[in-house]
Amino acid sequence: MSPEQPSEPTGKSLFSLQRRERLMEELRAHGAITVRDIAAKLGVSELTIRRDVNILADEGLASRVHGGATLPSPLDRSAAGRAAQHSYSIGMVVPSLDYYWPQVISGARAEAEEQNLRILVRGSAYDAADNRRQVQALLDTQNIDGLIVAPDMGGDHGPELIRWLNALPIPVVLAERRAPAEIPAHRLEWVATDHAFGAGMAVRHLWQEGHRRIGCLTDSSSPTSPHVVRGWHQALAALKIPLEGSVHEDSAQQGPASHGNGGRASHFDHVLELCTKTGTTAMLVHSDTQAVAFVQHCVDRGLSVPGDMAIVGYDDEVAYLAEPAISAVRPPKQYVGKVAVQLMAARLAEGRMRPVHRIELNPDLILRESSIGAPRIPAAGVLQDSL
Amino acid sequence: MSPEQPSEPTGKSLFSLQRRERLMEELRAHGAITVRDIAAKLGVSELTIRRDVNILADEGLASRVHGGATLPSPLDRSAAGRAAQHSYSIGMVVPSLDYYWPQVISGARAEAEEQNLRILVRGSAYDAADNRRQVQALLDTQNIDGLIVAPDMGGDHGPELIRWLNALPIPVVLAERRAPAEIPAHRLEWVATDHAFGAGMAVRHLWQEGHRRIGCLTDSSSPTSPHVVRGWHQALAALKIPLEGSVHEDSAQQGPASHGNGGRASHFDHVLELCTKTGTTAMLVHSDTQAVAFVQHCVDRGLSVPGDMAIVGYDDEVAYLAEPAISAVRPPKQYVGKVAVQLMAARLAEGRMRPVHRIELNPDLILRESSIGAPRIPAAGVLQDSL
DNA sequence: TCTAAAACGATCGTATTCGAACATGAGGCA
DNA sequence: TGCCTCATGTTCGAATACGATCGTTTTAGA
Repeated sequence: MSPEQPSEPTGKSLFSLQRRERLMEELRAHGAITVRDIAAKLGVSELTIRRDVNILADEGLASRVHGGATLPSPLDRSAAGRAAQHSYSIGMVVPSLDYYWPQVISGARAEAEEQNLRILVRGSAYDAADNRRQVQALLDTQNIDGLIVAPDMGGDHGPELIRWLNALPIPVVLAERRAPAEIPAHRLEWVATDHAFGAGMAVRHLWQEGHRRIGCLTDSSSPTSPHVVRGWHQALAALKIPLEGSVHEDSAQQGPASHGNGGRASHFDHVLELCTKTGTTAMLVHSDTQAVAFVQHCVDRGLSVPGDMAIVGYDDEVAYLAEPAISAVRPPKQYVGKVAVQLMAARLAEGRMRPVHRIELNPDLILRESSIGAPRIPAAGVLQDSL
Repeated sequence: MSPEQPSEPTGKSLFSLQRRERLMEELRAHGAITVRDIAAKLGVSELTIRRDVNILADEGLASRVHGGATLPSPLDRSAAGRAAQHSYSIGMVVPSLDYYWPQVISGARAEAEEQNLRILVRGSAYDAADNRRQVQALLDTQNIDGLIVAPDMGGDHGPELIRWLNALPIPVVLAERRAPAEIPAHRLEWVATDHAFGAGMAVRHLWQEGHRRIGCLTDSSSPTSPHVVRGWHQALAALKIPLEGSVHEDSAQQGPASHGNGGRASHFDHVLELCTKTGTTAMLVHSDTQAVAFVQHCVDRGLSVPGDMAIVGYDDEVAYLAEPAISAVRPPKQYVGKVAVQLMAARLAEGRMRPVHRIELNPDLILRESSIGAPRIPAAGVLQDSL
């Protein structure tokens, strides 16, 4: 990648530290150097280079060989006991400090401790401009070696923000976000929960419980929502449930502020009406907070859960608090943080030779009362492979 | 990923340490080496290789045999009292032992050594039934704690095989394969190269070089091919190149056996004709073997490469051998094996609580002569973010 | 079992590289 | 200014890497 610097023997002499830095550069670029070439290229004596090589070898940064040096090799038996890795600082910018993200941060911190890294967390708004401000602040004031961030991808500034992150001089790992394929963000790595898979798992579970009409209630103001809907669609298709006639409602379109709780109640009534009309007996509800409210609403309206309406919540923050307790898809939040830090640590250790990793983690389905034990159709091995 | 070309007898001489590393690489890839072959490949005397083999054998990294060396075998009684028994054994079933997969195996073996695991490799045919036979053989005769496999996903038996793998009592990691979303293989993990991304990278590069009509020549008999085509489609869409009028030919449909080389030549002529008709000045050619043949064909027909026809190969096994040398997308084969073993090791260590990981690795684009320096349109910063 | 071919390794020779000892020169500090 | 320290260069004997030769050992095939 680095366009070969035309050798500069005439240039002013480098300090020894710069020279060694230069050696490491050549090493990383070519895997090996010869004393003779480097001495000629830098315009110093071979002995000097040899001394440098010795120093680098002592620090474990290179392996000495007759005639030059190579990148440290496991075959180098003079390998000094490792450790003494100098520690890095990682910045982390997340869109919320009290919902969802605390567990991600906790997982990241645990792994960071293991890897002997320092993590600096900053909260941000769900907004590209503020994301950028917060990242910039970290870059300016702290000495960050890497960045873990969950940026806002929507709006006009989303793509621009992605490009900007991709062009940062330090490695960047997205958490719970993916760069869209049409933006060639070839340096960005990410770790994200496969929400579509989670939604599909929920739908298949409901199918196994005997439900043949499975609706979906989402909140499009959340970045997770589109993936849940996609998974719901895919699962319906795989189970051959026609999309038309399947209830799909979005509570964010109801104008959250304007109606207050009254608005929500009337929306829920609207949803229940649609369910009755279409024969829908089970719902996947995004954000378990909303699922709790929906279960409450069903009970208030005299519907039995899961008898008349089976419910699975997407996300598992408060689902267990409802009465009855709600089955829920639980994203592996701790692991999202943990794997993000692992990615970053590996990237910092291995440098550019390491290929870009993009990781999806599958969520778990936690079964509770709201979805089991009230089958419409005996589910006797109809779909043995579904779950 | 070794920066050296797979084999380049003409290359500058390696240091002894690098040579030994090469030996280990070949050993891990093929299980055994002969002194003669390696000496020829590296351009040193056989005696030197023997000395290297002795050193490796002394360190317990290889077993000496008459004529060459093998991976350390328990039958080798010269083994100095090895400590640290292998904690787990991992079976690995790959569809080829001489194309593409040796490097994957090499990466896997290297990581396994690090993690103190044992790997048992079996070759298989590109065929679901044989995949299953080989896996079954491993399960029956060896004591396998985990399985890394690259199954054939096509045909009638593909889905069935996936379900069967998903239901195995040991953890399974797919290499270079993904289970389709409609099969709920909720336990399968995988690591695969994002070939679509690689193809997109190639197309963007050609666009940056000034080409405005970019065709695609694939071989649908390879499991990689659909992903390459998908990436080509996506990139065309992102660059607003209309799909109709873009050359897309498949060499597998030509009946490989029936025509022989004559058939291939006439197919290439057909492709070139289409290119002329559509104004296509650049081609992405899947399998670099085919790319080499195609370049040769272009030169034979009096076309200058890259002057009249720019070419990027997909895959980088032999691309550097062509004249002119071919730019190629290089999948991170070593890392595919390495990461597969990492996944397996983590799974075996952490058990079921660990969420299912699904990892994509991005390939590299290696620029050589066949695609650079002959722009049709000055590419003055038209697309600053494209690559 | 025997035999020819191949592989092996001990020994030596040569080209190259290494590093200890000493020399030089550029700053830093009293 | 003089002295000290550190980085670097020069010289030269020692060490190393590698190849050639050739007698010995192993292997494969009849």
